[in-house]
Amino acid sequence: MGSRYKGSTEDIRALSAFINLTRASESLLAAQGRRLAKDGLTVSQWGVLEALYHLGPMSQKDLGLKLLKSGGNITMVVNNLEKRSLVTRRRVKGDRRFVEIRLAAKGRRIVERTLPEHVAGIVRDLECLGADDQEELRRLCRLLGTADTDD
Amino acid sequence: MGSRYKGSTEDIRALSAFINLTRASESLLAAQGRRLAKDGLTVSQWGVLEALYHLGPMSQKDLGLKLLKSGGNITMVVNNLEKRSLVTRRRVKGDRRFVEIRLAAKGRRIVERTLPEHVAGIVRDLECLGADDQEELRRLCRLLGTADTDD
DNA sequence: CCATAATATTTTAATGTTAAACTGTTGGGG
DNA sequence: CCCCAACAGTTTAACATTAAAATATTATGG
Repeated sequence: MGSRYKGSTEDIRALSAFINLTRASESLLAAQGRRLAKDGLTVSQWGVLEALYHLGPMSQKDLGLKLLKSGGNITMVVNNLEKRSLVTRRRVKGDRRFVEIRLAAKGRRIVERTLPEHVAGIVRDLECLGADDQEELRRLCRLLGTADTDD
Repeated sequence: MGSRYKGSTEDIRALSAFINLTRASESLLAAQGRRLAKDGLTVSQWGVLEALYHLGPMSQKDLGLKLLKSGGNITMVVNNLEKRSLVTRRRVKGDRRFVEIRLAAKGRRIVERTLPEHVAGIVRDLECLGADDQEELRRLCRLLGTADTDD
């Protein structure tokens, strides 16, 4: 909603919060994307690699739940990672409907090499807020998220 | 960044704020997308229609600046709106490099018919925060946005 | 045991998104 | 006046994203 909407005070308040929230999110994601691009990765690819690194091998279904993405999307992102030998696919023995995705050695090396700098980038981007404001921002955003709000 | 990252307190604080911010934004945008889909529109298409409605005709360049999107992207979104006769394209007389995009009658009718319900949807989504928290959220997000933070 | 519902993944069609290359158009300096 | 920087827009290639249809596998009720 643009800045010129004529509505009640309540409308303006909610729309302003909405606009600034989405802009801030896009701004931070764009910055992360620029940093990841230097390592030849997209934000989505990084999300998959990082989930596998911290949580271990899992099915595409679980990746979709973790990253809040559709099944078809996970198939596509994993395809691109698999082409570059960053992850491996394997049909699960017990239940052949599932595919287990696992970090390949090359993928693990990339995560371990680049994780510190990507964390540092996010810390830097949020530095313009003090510690208290960061925690306040987290509190407010958690109230908005319907999905499991992670940590 | 996932929930299991082991880092300093500062790292955890920034990563938690980042994750919850992007999740909240995705959640709100997804909700708006579902409402818009009932009118056969996407979030991007709505952004263009709404900008033209509130600010009047403008070039694709200006649309891109307003919506923070690339030129190629604006070309695509405007193409899809033009196909459905919701906007019109016209080369500017004085400087033929520019294309002026204008709301067509059909596009204007859609905006006027659906704007109230889409505003109401956002107000409803943000209702779980009180007025003070909405303004606090806006304040914090404005500190993060590098771009012009609109209203 | 078997038909069928449920589940996980893949595919398809449509849209969005960017960067980079390309096409016109304009304006300015030599 | 003309060449060329700069600029607006389009195109292309690659990736992302979803819903919906299609495939393959498993679980379940009769």
